[in-house]
Amino acid sequence: MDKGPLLLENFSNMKSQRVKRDETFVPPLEDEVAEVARLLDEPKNDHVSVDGVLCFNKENSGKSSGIEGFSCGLEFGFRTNFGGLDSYNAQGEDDLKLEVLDGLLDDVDEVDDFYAATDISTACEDFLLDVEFAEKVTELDCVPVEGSHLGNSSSESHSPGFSGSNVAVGVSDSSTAPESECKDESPDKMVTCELRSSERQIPVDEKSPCTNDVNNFDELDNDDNVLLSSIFSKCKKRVKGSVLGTKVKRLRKPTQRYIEESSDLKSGYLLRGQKISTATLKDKHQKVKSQDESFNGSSQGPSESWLRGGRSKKSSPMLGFESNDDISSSDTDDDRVRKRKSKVDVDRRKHQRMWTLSEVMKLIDGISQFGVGKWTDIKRLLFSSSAHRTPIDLRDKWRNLLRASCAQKKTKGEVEQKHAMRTLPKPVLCRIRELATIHPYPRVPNLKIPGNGNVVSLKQSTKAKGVPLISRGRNVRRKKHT
DNA sequence: CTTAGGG
DNA sequence: CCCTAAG
Repeated sequence: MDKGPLLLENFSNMKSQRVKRDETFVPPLEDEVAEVARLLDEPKNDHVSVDGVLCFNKENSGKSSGIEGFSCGLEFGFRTNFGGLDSYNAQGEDDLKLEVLDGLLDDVDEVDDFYAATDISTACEDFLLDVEFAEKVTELDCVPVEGSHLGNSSSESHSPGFSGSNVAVGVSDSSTAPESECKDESPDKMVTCELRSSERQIPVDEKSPCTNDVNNFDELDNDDNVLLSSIFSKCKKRVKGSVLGTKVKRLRKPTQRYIEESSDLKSGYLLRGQKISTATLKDKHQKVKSQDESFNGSSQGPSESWLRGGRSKKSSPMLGFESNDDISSSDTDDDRVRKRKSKVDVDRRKHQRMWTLSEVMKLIDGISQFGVGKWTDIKRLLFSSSAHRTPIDLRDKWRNLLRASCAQKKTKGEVEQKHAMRTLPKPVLCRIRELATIHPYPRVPNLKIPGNGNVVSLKQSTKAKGVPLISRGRNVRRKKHT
């Protein structure tokens, strides 16, 4: 019996969440609220629908309490809606479902539109499933004694509108769920809500009343507008489907996202602790790396990551660039996961994270410390905190840096180089060049010195340049013992 | 396993 | 970034 309130809470959360998300798309909400309020105050507007609803309730269920329940549901719907509009976490229940929490967290963490969108859809899915379940419960509650339940809970609840009754709540909420999916406008929303509440009130017998109601309503509603009817038909379909689903005893599917996130979170938290100990005790970075990555994957959210067995990366061509000059700082920046440019480069650069300046600095520092080629060492010491960035990545990045610096020096293909150099401040670039001269990366693109046409001599010159630097303290171990 | 090199 | 070959 306590399922009702729980569901209610979940629903309300869901709902507020949804509303909040919608907010991002449709900023002005106050008007909507006012609209809703007006609608509630003045029966004129929704007169038709309400009448129809009431009539149906009386006719089919023959219970006077139906009206009460209906009004309750209506009020509840409004309140929830308002609450959601006001502030989406104002209600702040403790016993949120994990997925709800996840959703919220995701919402906070990732302000990305795309992600939000996908999340919304998934949330809708979840919600629908929830609705199905709720409906089942509602039925059970409805069958025995409708009135008593309604009166009871509504009276005992501290805030009448909010905590409502089991039945009314389930009904109203379930009705509000698909409605917002169909449409966003409040008045229509409310109307639909009412209608569907009535629907759900009736169903002692499942299918026939539903369709009946719908059809009848359509007739009644014909003066309103086409849109509403279409919406309603959609909802009708949905209701039918869900009811059928309930009949088939379709339990609440875990939902892929749910599974992924929960598992990711679990593993993430477990692994975080593990990782620390492992990292300190053991230097075998391979394991640590994978764990780290999986952990980051959790914060990242759904989609890829652990799909790839060994190396799981994030996709995030990040536009913003960090101007952090601190070299030794362990990069907290790259822990941030960004998703953008949803579909276009997902195909190829599925997992890609822009190199931040601090990362580049660290890389350069590491190279100057350990020398070129000691990618694993650099990774271990300077990039141990960053899950991604395998030694290979470091090497690649260095290669790119070299190329960039070379390009810049050549002053050729100016647009490109500008684009490449845009992220590299002068000092960094100087350093890159310095390092580049110290230890020419294998198969250096020979662009080093523009005036020099001879590749070999170029290399020699760079080497020659490097020697004095070594004496200055630069580490060129690789060359020595290679 | 690590690195180099190419895609 | 990813994959592969070579030490």
